[in-house]
Amino acid sequence: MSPNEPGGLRERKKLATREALSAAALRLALEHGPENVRVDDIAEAAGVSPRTYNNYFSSREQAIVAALAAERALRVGAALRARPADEPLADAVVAAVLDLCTSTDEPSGDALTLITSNPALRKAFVQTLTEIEQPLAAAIEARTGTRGLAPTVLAAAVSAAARVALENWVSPAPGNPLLVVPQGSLAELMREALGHVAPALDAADH
Amino acid sequence: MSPNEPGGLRERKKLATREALSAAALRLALEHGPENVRVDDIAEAAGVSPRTYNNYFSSREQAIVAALAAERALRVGAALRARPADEPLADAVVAAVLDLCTSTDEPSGDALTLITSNPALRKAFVQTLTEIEQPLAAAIEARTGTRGLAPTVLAAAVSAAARVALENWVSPAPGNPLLVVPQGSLAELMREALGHVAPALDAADH
DNA sequence: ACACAAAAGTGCGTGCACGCAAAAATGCGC
DNA sequence: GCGCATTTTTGCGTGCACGCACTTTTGTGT
Repeated sequence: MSPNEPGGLRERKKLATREALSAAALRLALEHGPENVRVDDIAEAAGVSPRTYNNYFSSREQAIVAALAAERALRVGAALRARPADEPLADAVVAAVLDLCTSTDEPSGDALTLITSNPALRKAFVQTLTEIEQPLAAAIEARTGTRGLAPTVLAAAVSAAARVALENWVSPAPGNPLLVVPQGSLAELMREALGHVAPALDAADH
Repeated sequence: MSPNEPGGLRERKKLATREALSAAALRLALEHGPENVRVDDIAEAAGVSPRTYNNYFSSREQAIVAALAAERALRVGAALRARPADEPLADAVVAAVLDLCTSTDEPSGDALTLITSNPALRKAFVQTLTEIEQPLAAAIEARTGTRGLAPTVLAAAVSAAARVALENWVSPAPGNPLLVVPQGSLAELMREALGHVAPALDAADH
Protein backbone atom coordinates (compact mmCIF):
# COMPACT_ATOMS: atom_id res chain seq x y z
CA MET A 1 0.00 0.00 0.00
CA SER A 2 3.03 2.23 0.10
CA PRO A 3 5.33 1.82 -2.86
CA ASN A 4 6.10 5.48 -2.45
CA GLU A 5 8.97 4.90 -0.09
CA PRO A 6 12.48 4.86 -1.53
CA GLY A 7 12.46 1.07 -1.19
CA GLY A 8 9.55 0.57 -3.56
CA LEU A 9 10.33 -0.91 -6.93
CA ARG A 10 8.04 1.59 -8.56
CA GLU A 11 9.97 4.49 -7.13
CA ARG A 12 13.24 3.05 -8.31
CA LYS A 13 11.99 2.61 -11.85
CA LYS A 14 10.68 6.13 -11.87
CA LEU A 15 13.99 7.46 -10.71
CA ALA A 16 15.73 5.34 -13.32
CA THR A 17 13.68 6.85 -16.12
CA ARG A 18 14.38 10.29 -14.80
CA GLU A 19 18.09 9.68 -14.72
CA ALA A 20 18.04 8.04 -18.12
CA LEU A 21 16.32 11.11 -19.52
CA SER A 22 18.63 13.66 -17.97
CA ALA A 23 21.69 11.61 -18.85
CA ALA A 24 20.55 11.31 -22.44
CA ALA A 25 19.77 15.02 -22.56
CA LEU A 26 23.21 15.97 -21.29
CA ARG A 27 24.99 13.53 -23.55
CA LEU A 28 23.16 14.63 -26.67
CA ALA A 29 23.69 18.27 -25.80
CA LEU A 30 27.42 17.64 -25.47
CA GLU A 31 27.54 15.76 -28.74
CA HIS A 32 25.47 17.94 -31.05
CA GLY A 33 25.27 21.22 -29.19
CA PRO A 34 22.31 22.34 -27.09
CA GLU A 35 20.45 23.92 -29.99
CA ASN A 36 20.56 20.82 -32.14
CA VAL A 37 18.87 18.55 -29.65
CA ARG A 38 15.14 18.14 -29.96
CA VAL A 39 12.91 16.78 -27.26
CA ASP A 40 12.04 13.81 -29.41
CA ASP A 41 15.70 12.90 -29.64
CA ILE A 42 16.08 12.90 -25.88
CA ALA A 43 12.97 10.81 -25.42
CA GLU A 44 14.08 8.31 -28.03
CA ALA A 45 17.56 8.05 -26.56
CA ALA A 46 16.02 7.32 -23.18
CA GLY A 47 13.59 4.81 -24.64
CA VAL A 48 10.39 6.59 -23.71
CA SER A 49 7.76 8.56 -25.58
CA PRO A 50 8.15 12.31 -26.00
CA ARG A 51 5.08 12.79 -23.89
CA THR A 52 6.63 10.87 -21.02
CA TYR A 53 9.65 13.11 -21.17
CA ASN A 54 7.35 16.00 -20.41
CA ASN A 55 6.06 14.21 -17.36
CA TYR A 56 9.53 14.54 -15.88
CA PHE A 57 10.84 17.83 -17.17
CA SER A 58 9.03 20.97 -18.14
CA SER A 59 11.78 22.35 -20.34
CA ARG A 60 14.59 21.05 -22.44
CA GLU A 61 17.12 23.04 -20.48
CA GLN A 62 15.88 21.62 -17.21
CA ALA A 63 16.49 18.11 -18.48
CA ILE A 64 20.04 18.90 -19.53
CA VAL A 65 20.90 20.55 -16.25
CA ALA A 66 19.01 18.11 -14.02
CA ALA A 67 21.89 15.70 -13.61
CA LEU A 68 24.23 18.28 -12.14
CA ALA A 69 21.43 19.98 -10.24
CA ALA A 70 20.32 16.87 -8.40
CA GLU A 71 23.82 16.06 -7.29
CA ARG A 72 24.30 19.58 -5.99
CA ALA A 73 21.03 19.60 -4.06
CA LEU A 74 22.02 16.41 -2.27
CA ARG A 75 25.51 17.70 -1.63
CA VAL A 76 24.34 20.84 0.17
CA GLY A 77 22.22 18.93 2.60
CA ALA A 78 24.97 16.43 3.29
CA ALA A 79 27.58 19.13 3.67
CA LEU A 80 25.50 21.06 6.15
CA ARG A 81 24.71 18.00 8.19
CA ALA A 82 28.40 17.16 8.23
CA ARG A 83 29.31 20.38 9.97
CA PRO A 84 29.86 20.22 13.73
CA ALA A 85 26.69 21.04 15.61
CA ASP A 86 28.34 23.70 17.78
CA GLU A 87 29.73 25.62 14.83
CA PRO A 88 28.17 29.04 14.29
CA LEU A 89 25.30 28.84 11.84
CA ALA A 90 26.79 31.33 9.43
CA ASP A 91 30.08 29.47 9.20
CA ALA A 92 28.36 26.14 8.68
CA VAL A 93 26.16 27.47 5.92
CA VAL A 94 29.02 29.20 4.16
CA ALA A 95 31.10 26.04 4.33
CA ALA A 96 28.25 23.95 2.98
CA VAL A 97 27.60 26.24 0.05
CA LEU A 98 31.27 26.65 -0.72
CA ASP A 99 31.54 22.90 -0.89
CA LEU A 100 29.27 23.16 -3.92
CA CYS A 101 31.72 25.40 -5.73
CA THR A 102 34.92 23.60 -5.00
CA SER A 103 33.77 20.05 -5.65
CA THR A 104 31.45 20.56 -8.56
CA ASP A 105 34.11 22.09 -10.71
CA GLU A 106 35.74 18.77 -11.31
CA PRO A 107 33.23 15.97 -11.99
CA SER A 108 32.41 16.97 -15.53
CA GLY A 109 34.26 20.00 -16.67
CA ASP A 110 33.03 19.91 -20.23
CA ALA A 111 29.43 19.81 -19.02
CA LEU A 112 30.02 22.95 -17.02
CA THR A 113 31.59 24.79 -19.92
CA LEU A 114 28.70 23.72 -22.10
CA ILE A 115 26.21 25.09 -19.60
CA THR A 116 27.99 28.32 -18.86
CA SER A 117 28.48 29.09 -22.53
CA ASN A 118 24.80 28.86 -23.40
CA PRO A 119 22.42 31.60 -22.16
CA ALA A 120 19.38 29.36 -21.86
CA LEU A 121 21.31 26.71 -20.00
CA ARG A 122 22.90 29.29 -17.75
CA LYS A 123 19.46 30.52 -16.83
CA ALA A 124 18.27 27.03 -16.03
CA PHE A 125 21.38 26.32 -14.01
CA VAL A 126 21.08 29.48 -11.97
CA GLN A 127 17.42 28.71 -11.45
CA THR A 128 18.61 25.46 -9.96
CA LEU A 129 19.94 27.29 -6.93
CA THR A 130 16.35 27.80 -5.86
CA GLU A 131 16.12 24.09 -5.20
CA ILE A 132 18.61 24.31 -2.38
CA GLU A 133 16.30 26.55 -0.40
CA GLN A 134 14.22 23.69 0.95
CA PRO A 135 17.12 21.59 2.29
CA LEU A 136 18.80 24.71 3.60
CA ALA A 137 15.67 25.84 5.38
CA ALA A 138 15.23 22.42 6.93
CA ALA A 139 18.82 22.31 8.12
CA ILE A 140 18.65 25.81 9.53
CA GLU A 141 15.43 24.98 11.30
CA ALA A 142 17.04 21.90 12.79
CA ARG A 143 20.06 23.82 13.99
CA THR A 144 18.36 26.83 15.49
CA GLY A 145 15.20 25.15 16.66
CA THR A 146 13.38 28.19 15.36
CA ARG A 147 10.23 27.60 13.41
CA GLY A 148 8.08 29.82 11.30
CA LEU A 149 9.34 32.29 8.74
CA ALA A 150 12.90 32.69 9.91
CA PRO A 151 14.49 29.53 8.45
CA THR A 152 12.72 29.94 5.14
CA VAL A 153 13.66 33.59 4.85
CA LEU A 154 17.29 32.94 5.73
CA ALA A 155 17.54 30.05 3.31
CA ALA A 156 16.06 32.22 0.59
CA ALA A 157 18.51 35.00 1.39
CA VAL A 158 21.45 32.61 1.21
CA SER A 159 20.20 31.17 -2.02
CA ALA A 160 19.77 34.64 -3.46
CA ALA A 161 23.28 35.62 -2.47
CA ALA A 162 24.65 32.49 -4.07
CA ARG A 163 22.67 33.29 -7.18
CA VAL A 164 24.15 36.76 -7.40
CA ALA A 165 27.65 35.37 -7.01
CA LEU A 166 27.02 32.79 -9.70
CA GLU A 167 25.59 35.38 -12.06
CA ASN A 168 28.53 37.68 -11.57
CA TRP A 169 30.83 34.78 -12.26
CA VAL A 170 29.34 33.63 -15.53
CA SER A 171 28.76 37.09 -16.93
CA PRO A 172 31.07 39.57 -15.22
CA ALA A 173 29.46 42.80 -16.32
CA PRO A 174 26.11 42.85 -18.12
CA GLY A 175 26.20 46.56 -18.89
CA ASN A 176 28.20 48.06 -16.07
CA PRO A 177 31.96 47.83 -15.63
CA LEU A 178 31.73 46.36 -12.13
CA LEU A 179 34.68 47.63 -10.16
CA VAL A 180 35.60 44.35 -8.56
CA VAL A 181 36.68 42.23 -11.47
CA PRO A 182 35.20 38.79 -10.83
CA GLN A 183 38.03 37.05 -12.57
CA GLY A 184 38.75 35.47 -9.23
CA SER A 185 37.53 32.00 -8.50
CA LEU A 186 33.85 31.35 -8.01
CA ALA A 187 34.64 30.33 -4.45
CA GLU A 188 35.97 33.80 -3.70
CA LEU A 189 32.91 35.48 -5.15
CA MET A 190 30.63 33.12 -3.27
CA ARG A 191 32.47 33.72 -0.02
CA GLU A 192 32.10 37.47 -0.36
CA ALA A 193 28.43 37.31 -1.33
CA LEU A 194 27.58 35.02 1.55
CA GLY A 195 29.55 37.27 3.84
CA HIS A 196 27.06 40.04 3.21
CA VAL A 197 24.13 37.96 4.44
CA ALA A 198 26.06 36.33 7.27
CA PRO A 199 24.96 38.96 9.82
CA ALA A 200 21.38 37.85 9.31
CA LEU A 201 22.39 34.28 10.04
CA ASP A 202 24.32 35.35 13.12
CA ALA A 203 21.29 37.20 14.41
CA ALA A 204 19.18 34.05 14.13
CA ASP A 205 21.85 31.88 15.75
CA HIS A 206 20.72 32.30 19.32
CA MET B 1 20.07 60.50 -33.59
CA SER B 2 18.63 59.57 -30.22
CA PRO B 3 14.95 58.78 -30.27
CA ASN B 4 15.65 56.42 -27.40
CA GLU B 5 15.20 59.04 -24.75
CA PRO B 6 11.83 59.31 -23.03
CA GLY B 7 11.09 62.37 -25.15
CA GLY B 8 11.28 60.52 -28.44
CA LEU B 9 8.02 59.91 -30.19
CA ARG B 10 9.11 56.41 -31.03
CA GLU B 11 9.62 55.54 -27.40
CA ARG B 12 6.23 56.90 -26.47
CA LYS B 13 4.47 54.84 -29.08
CA LYS B 14 6.29 51.75 -27.97
CA LEU B 15 5.28 52.33 -24.40
CA ALA B 16 1.73 52.96 -25.53
CA THR B 17 1.49 49.61 -27.29
CA ARG B 18 2.92 47.91 -24.28
CA GLU B 19 0.37 49.48 -22.00
CA ALA B 20 -2.42 48.77 -24.44
CA LEU B 21 -1.40 45.14 -24.47
CA SER B 22 -1.17 44.69 -20.73
CA ALA B 23 -4.36 46.63 -20.18
CA ALA B 24 -6.19 44.50 -22.71
CA ALA B 25 -4.75 41.36 -21.17
CA LEU B 26 -5.89 42.31 -17.69
CA ARG B 27 -9.32 43.40 -18.84
CA LEU B 28 -9.96 40.25 -20.84
CA ALA B 29 -8.71 38.08 -18.00
CA LEU B 30 -11.12 39.80 -15.62
CA GLU B 31 -14.02 39.41 -18.04
CA HIS B 32 -13.65 35.84 -19.22
CA GLY B 33 -11.30 34.30 -16.69
CA PRO B 34 -7.57 33.82 -17.20
CA GLU B 35 -7.91 30.42 -18.85
CA ASN B 36 -10.34 31.62 -21.47
CA VAL B 37 -8.12 34.32 -22.88
CA ARG B 38 -5.96 33.43 -25.84
CA VAL B 39 -2.98 35.40 -26.96
CA ASP B 40 -4.71 36.22 -30.22
CA ASP B 41 -7.56 37.82 -28.30
CA ILE B 42 -5.18 40.07 -26.40
CA ALA B 43 -3.38 41.08 -29.55
CA GLU B 44 -6.62 41.81 -31.36
CA ALA B 45 -7.97 43.83 -28.45
CA ALA B 46 -4.79 45.89 -28.48
CA GLY B 47 -4.89 46.30 -32.24
CA VAL B 48 -1.63 44.57 -33.04
CA SER B 49 -0.64 41.26 -34.53
CA PRO B 50 -0.17 38.23 -32.29
CA ARG B 51 3.48 38.20 -33.22
CA THR B 52 3.91 41.74 -31.99
CA TYR B 53 2.41 40.78 -28.68
CA ASN B 54 5.28 38.35 -28.28
CA ASN B 55 7.77 41.11 -28.88
CA TYR B 56 6.58 42.67 -25.65
CA PHE B 57 5.71 39.77 -23.40
CA SER B 58 7.10 36.28 -23.27
CA SER B 59 4.13 34.73 -21.54
CA ARG B 60 0.43 35.31 -21.25
CA GLU B 61 0.67 35.60 -17.49
CA GLN B 62 3.37 38.22 -17.74
CA ALA B 63 1.13 40.38 -19.89
CA ILE B 64 -1.73 40.17 -17.43
CA VAL B 65 0.43 40.99 -14.45
CA ALA B 66 2.54 43.61 -16.19
CA ALA B 67 0.27 46.51 -15.39
CA LEU B 68 0.44 46.00 -11.65
CA ALA B 69 4.09 45.00 -11.77
CA ALA B 70 5.27 48.15 -13.51
CA GLU B 71 3.48 50.36 -11.06
CA ARG B 72 5.03 48.51 -8.15
CA ALA B 73 8.54 48.69 -9.56
CA LEU B 74 8.25 52.45 -9.88
CA ARG B 75 6.74 52.78 -6.45
CA VAL B 76 9.62 51.03 -4.66
CA GLY B 77 12.19 53.31 -6.15
CA ALA B 78 10.16 56.39 -5.36
CA ALA B 79 9.44 55.21 -1.84
CA LEU B 80 13.08 54.58 -1.09
CA ARG B 81 14.19 57.88 -2.50
CA ALA B 82 11.54 59.57 -0.40
CA ARG B 83 13.02 58.31 2.85
CA PRO B 84 15.23 60.73 4.81
CA ALA B 85 18.87 60.30 3.90
CA ASP B 86 19.99 59.91 7.50
CA GLU B 87 17.54 57.12 8.27
CA PRO B 88 19.14 53.73 8.90
CA LEU B 89 19.31 51.69 5.72
CA ALA B 90 17.31 48.81 7.10
CA ASP B 91 14.45 51.04 8.22
CA ALA B 92 14.34 52.84 4.90
CA VAL B 93 14.24 49.63 2.90
CA VAL B 94 11.58 48.08 5.11
CA ALA B 95 9.47 51.19 4.83
CA ALA B 96 9.85 51.28 1.07
CA VAL B 97 8.86 47.64 0.62
CA LEU B 98 6.00 47.91 3.08
CA ASP B 99 4.69 50.79 1.05
CA LEU B 100 4.15 48.27 -1.71
CA CYS B 101 1.88 46.16 0.45
CA THR B 102 -0.24 48.87 1.96
CA SER B 103 -0.87 50.95 -1.13
CA THR B 104 -1.20 48.27 -3.76
CA ASP B 105 -4.06 46.59 -1.99
CA GLU B 106 -6.44 49.30 -3.02
CA PRO B 107 -6.03 50.38 -6.67
CA SER B 108 -7.67 47.36 -8.20
CA GLY B 109 -8.89 44.89 -5.67
CA ASP B 110 -10.57 42.59 -8.14
CA ALA B 111 -7.38 42.34 -10.17
CA LEU B 112 -5.52 41.22 -7.09
CA THR B 113 -8.07 38.57 -6.22
CA LEU B 114 -7.96 37.36 -9.78
CA ILE B 115 -4.21 37.03 -9.66
CA THR B 116 -3.99 35.45 -6.24
CA SER B 117 -6.65 32.90 -7.06
CA ASN B 118 -4.87 31.56 -10.14
CA PRO B 119 -1.70 29.48 -9.68
CA ALA B 120 -0.07 30.54 -12.94
CA LEU B 121 -0.78 34.20 -12.29
CA ARG B 122 0.43 33.91 -8.72
CA LYS B 123 3.68 32.52 -10.01
CA ALA B 124 4.09 35.35 -12.49
CA PHE B 125 3.23 37.92 -9.83
CA VAL B 126 5.72 36.52 -7.35
CA GLN B 127 8.30 36.42 -10.11
CA THR B 128 7.66 40.12 -10.46
CA LEU B 129 9.38 40.78 -7.16
CA THR B 130 12.66 40.00 -8.89
CA GLU B 131 12.26 43.19 -10.88
CA ILE B 132 12.62 45.31 -7.76
CA GLU B 133 16.15 44.05 -7.23
CA GLN B 134 17.69 46.45 -9.71
CA PRO B 135 16.11 49.65 -8.30
CA LEU B 136 16.76 48.42 -4.77
CA ALA B 137 20.40 47.71 -5.53
CA ALA B 138 20.82 51.12 -7.12
CA ALA B 139 19.23 52.86 -4.16
CA ILE B 140 21.29 50.91 -1.65
CA GLU B 141 24.43 51.68 -3.58
CA ALA B 142 23.55 55.36 -3.57
CA ARG B 143 22.90 55.38 0.16
CA THR B 144 25.91 53.44 1.36
CA GLY B 145 28.35 54.56 -1.29
CA THR B 146 29.48 50.96 -1.39
CA ARG B 147 30.05 49.44 -4.78
CA GLY B 148 30.64 45.92 -5.93
CA LEU B 149 28.70 42.88 -4.78
CA ALA B 150 27.25 44.22 -1.56
CA PRO B 151 24.33 46.28 -2.90
CA THR B 152 23.31 43.59 -5.35
CA VAL B 153 23.48 40.85 -2.75
CA LEU B 154 21.52 42.84 -0.21
CA ALA B 155 18.86 43.77 -2.74
CA ALA B 156 18.56 40.14 -3.73
CA ALA B 157 18.22 39.11 -0.10
CA VAL B 158 15.51 41.68 0.51
CA SER B 159 13.69 40.62 -2.61
CA ALA B 160 13.95 36.98 -1.57
CA ALA B 161 12.56 37.75 1.86
CA ALA B 162 9.68 39.65 0.33
CA ARG B 163 9.05 36.72 -1.97
CA VAL B 164 8.86 34.31 0.96
CA ALA B 165 6.43 36.57 2.74
CA LEU B 166 4.26 36.87 -0.33
CA GLU B 167 4.28 33.14 -0.90
CA ASN B 168 3.29 32.44 2.66
CA TRP B 169 0.51 34.94 2.32
CA VAL B 170 -1.11 33.58 -0.81
CA SER B 171 -0.75 29.92 0.14
CA PRO B 172 -0.43 29.59 3.90
CA ALA B 173 0.72 25.99 4.12
CA PRO B 174 1.67 24.02 1.03
CA GLY B 175 2.10 20.74 2.89
CA ASN B 176 3.21 21.79 6.35
CA PRO B 177 0.98 23.26 9.04
CA LEU B 178 3.18 26.33 9.58
CA LEU B 179 2.94 27.28 13.21
CA VAL B 180 2.56 30.99 12.64
CA VAL B 181 -0.78 31.27 10.96
CA PRO B 182 -0.33 33.86 8.22
CA GLN B 183 -3.89 35.01 8.46
CA GLY B 184 -2.47 38.30 9.54
CA SER B 185 -2.09 41.08 7.04
CA LEU B 186 0.51 40.84 4.34
CA ALA B 187 2.17 43.87 5.86
CA GLU B 188 2.77 41.96 9.11
CA LEU B 189 4.25 38.99 7.28
CA MET B 190 6.43 41.25 5.21
CA ARG B 191 7.63 43.13 8.26
CA GLU B 192 8.68 39.94 9.96
CA ALA B 193 10.39 38.50 6.90
CA LEU B 194 12.33 41.68 6.29
CA GLY B 195 13.22 41.77 9.94
CA HIS B 196 15.19 38.59 9.51
CA VAL B 197 17.43 40.09 6.84
CA ALA B 198 17.66 43.49 8.49
CA PRO B 199 20.89 42.61 10.35
CA ALA B 200 22.62 42.19 7.01
CA LEU B 201 21.47 45.65 5.99
CA ASP B 202 22.63 47.11 9.29
CA ALA B 203 26.04 45.59 8.81
CA ALA B 204 26.39 47.30 5.44
CA ASP B 205 25.13 50.64 6.74
CA HIS B 206 28.46 52.15 7.65
C1' DA C 1 -2.21 -17.85 -9.61
C1' DC C 2 -5.75 -14.24 -10.35
C1' DA C 3 -8.07 -10.22 -10.36
C1' DC C 4 -8.13 -5.45 -9.23
C1' DA C 5 -6.72 -0.77 -7.98
C1' DA C 6 -3.15 2.51 -8.52
C1' DA C 7 0.27 4.56 -11.10
C1' DA C 8 3.22 5.33 -15.02
C1' DG C 9 3.42 5.66 -20.02
C1' DT C 10 1.36 7.10 -24.39
C1' DG C 11 -1.15 9.55 -28.47
C1' DC C 12 -3.47 13.37 -29.75
C1' DG C 13 -4.86 18.01 -30.08
C1' DT C 14 -4.32 22.84 -28.84
C1' DG C 15 -2.12 27.03 -27.82
C1' DC C 16 2.21 29.30 -27.26
C1' DA C 17 7.04 31.17 -27.67
C1' DC C 18 10.32 32.56 -30.76
C1' DG C 19 13.78 32.78 -34.86
C1' DC C 20 13.85 34.55 -39.40
C1' DA C 21 13.18 37.47 -43.14
C1' DA C 22 10.12 40.64 -45.58
C1' DA C 23 7.21 44.79 -45.15
C1' DA C 24 5.66 48.98 -43.04
C1' DA C 25 6.47 52.91 -40.17
C1' DT C 26 9.33 56.48 -38.29
C1' DG C 27 12.68 60.13 -37.75
C1' DC C 28 16.55 62.62 -39.64
C1' DG C 29 19.37 65.37 -42.91
C1' DC C 30 18.92 67.76 -47.03
C1' DG D 1 8.74 67.74 -49.54
C1' DC D 2 12.27 63.57 -50.32
C1' DG D 3 14.92 59.76 -49.75
C1' DC D 4 17.52 56.99 -46.53
C1' DA D 5 18.85 54.50 -42.28
C1' DT D 6 16.84 52.58 -38.38
C1' DT D 7 13.30 50.61 -35.90
C1' DT D 8 9.04 48.29 -35.41
C1' DT D 9 5.60 45.32 -37.00
C1' DT D 10 4.10 41.31 -39.25
C1' DG D 11 3.57 36.46 -41.37
C1' DC D 12 5.29 32.13 -41.39
C1' DG D 13 7.33 27.94 -39.86
C1' DT D 14 9.11 25.08 -36.17
C1' DG D 15 9.53 23.04 -31.79
C1' DC D 16 7.64 22.79 -27.30
C1' DA D 17 4.64 22.43 -23.04
C1' DC D 18 0.73 20.49 -21.36
C1' DG D 19 -4.35 18.93 -20.60
C1' DC D 20 -7.10 14.93 -21.52
C1' DA D 21 -8.42 10.43 -22.21
C1' DC D 22 -6.72 5.89 -22.94
C1' DT D 23 -3.47 1.88 -22.54
C1' DT D 24 0.01 -0.58 -20.22
C1' DT D 25 2.49 -1.79 -16.30
C1' DT D 26 3.06 -2.69 -11.41
C1' DG D 27 2.09 -3.96 -6.71
C1' DT D 28 -1.18 -5.91 -3.53
C1' DG D 29 -4.78 -8.65 -1.40
C1' DT D 30 -7.19 -12.97 -1.76
